[in-house]
Amino acid sequence: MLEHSVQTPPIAQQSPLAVGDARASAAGSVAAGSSLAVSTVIFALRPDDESGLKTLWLPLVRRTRDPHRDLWALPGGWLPADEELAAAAARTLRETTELSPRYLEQLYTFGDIDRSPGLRVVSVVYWALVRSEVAERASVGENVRWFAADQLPPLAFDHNRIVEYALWRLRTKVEYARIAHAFLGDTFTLAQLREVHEAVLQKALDPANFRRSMESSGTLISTDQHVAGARHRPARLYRYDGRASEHDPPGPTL
Amino acid sequence: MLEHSVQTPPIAQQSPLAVGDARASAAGSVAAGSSLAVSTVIFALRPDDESGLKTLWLPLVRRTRDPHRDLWALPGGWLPADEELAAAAARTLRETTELSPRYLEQLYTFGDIDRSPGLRVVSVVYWALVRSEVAERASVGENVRWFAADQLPPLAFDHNRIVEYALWRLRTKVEYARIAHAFLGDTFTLAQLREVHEAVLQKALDPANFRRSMESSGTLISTDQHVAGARHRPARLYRYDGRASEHDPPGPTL
DNA sequence: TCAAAAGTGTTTGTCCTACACCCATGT
DNA sequence: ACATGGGTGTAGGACAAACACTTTTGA
Repeated sequence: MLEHSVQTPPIAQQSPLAVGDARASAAGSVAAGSSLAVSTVIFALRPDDESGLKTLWLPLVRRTRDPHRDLWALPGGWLPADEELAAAAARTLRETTELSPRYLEQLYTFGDIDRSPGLRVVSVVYWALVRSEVAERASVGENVRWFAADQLPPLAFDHNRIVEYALWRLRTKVEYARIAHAFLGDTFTLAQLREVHEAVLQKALDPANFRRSMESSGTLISTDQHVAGARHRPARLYRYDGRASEHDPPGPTL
Repeated sequence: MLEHSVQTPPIAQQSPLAVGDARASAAGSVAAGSSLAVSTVIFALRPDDESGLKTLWLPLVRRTRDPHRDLWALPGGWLPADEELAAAAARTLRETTELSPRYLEQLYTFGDIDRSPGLRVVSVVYWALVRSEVAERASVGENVRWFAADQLPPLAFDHNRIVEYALWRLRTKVEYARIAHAFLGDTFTLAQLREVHEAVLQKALDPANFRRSMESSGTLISTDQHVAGARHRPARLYRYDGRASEHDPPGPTL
């Protein structure tokens, strides 16, 4: 960590996570002096404090040094030379939330010259989905806090814009790709899956049509189990079919 | 910032543009030792030598040094600290083809640890569309050559994989976004536009349905001009409506 | 007047939406 | 019994594919 005191801080925060390999001596960069960071937009579903309806939340970390000291920022840090991009994203996610990503995909690379005062920083940004229940009891310290995704305060750097783009990506992708299950446990009812879609898309869905849509997608495996206890007909439990493609094929994406 | 003045000067790329992913002698970077490059997959439409049908072509540059000396690679180079990502992509495109991109979009960032022997290189890759006619008389030197996109030789680094992904992206995006006009001049007939779609998608399209599809997209402006000279009814010329969104909204994308 | 492509009309099938309705359970 | 959500059936509209047909030109 000491080495860092000599240079401009990473795009996000350092504290526990940040740098993995701080051997950055006084060396110069091979390229032309741009620093490479990896940040992650982490989505979870949590009931709103008042309405009780589930909404999107994400964890942010407080910056402890300039620039943008005390502002909230996306979790992230410099890219260690010996770590894959997605691995770095998963690691900062874990270090921030003590969770593992159920879905992780590269979002975009932000590299505007003036996005970070002073030093040119290029950030490869990932977005991730984590399980709701687990996220509720996730660590929340002085420097880590969960925020409602559509009620964010002004963030450090261009992070507001990044979150907005990630939100758009999540919402459009939920409509055609089978990723909603990442918010849920291994088994779930169609009503739970529908609740996820409704929360993400912010609109009500017809249960009957939603069922058919999911059934015809070929990504759900019906189990024999049912959920009893409610004062109505028990709902069947389903499991996600990992073999089915998540629809994006011949490319990266994870 | 002081630390930066001590840095090794940019290596960028030498000669014309040789380097696809370039490399360097010195070591160590500000972050943790990763070098940042920008490469571009440039698509143009050219008639196949034999069939005469239009197909996708792209320009590659020959590497003049190790690793992968003499292999063909995507145009690109190190990212200068004072240049925007998209600007760097447009510049290497211009330096390679003497053309301006009619469409330019970030594709993906490739950063596998072992994608370049020896040095960790992270490449932000863009894809671009350029006009067909112009592309035909584009510069072709000893170290720059155009290849049919689906008949590429083994390329340097992971560039075969990158091109494959860019091809997939182009093909899927042509189906829902209005980008095909980027291959054409300012005005064009529906038959020409359809020819572009057919070349990209590699399948015949019904002229009647294609017409309706385009007309209802709201991105075409009908002119009063017609193309005479052919031995059949003259076709109306259309112009692309720049005001119409290209469908991708709230995010980067250009 | 004929070939060929521009451009229009129409049918057919598919998918999505809306909504009526039955099923199974806890209270 | 009955309220509640699980689950099924079905009619109607939007849209796309397929293809017949008319229009306009050059030769």
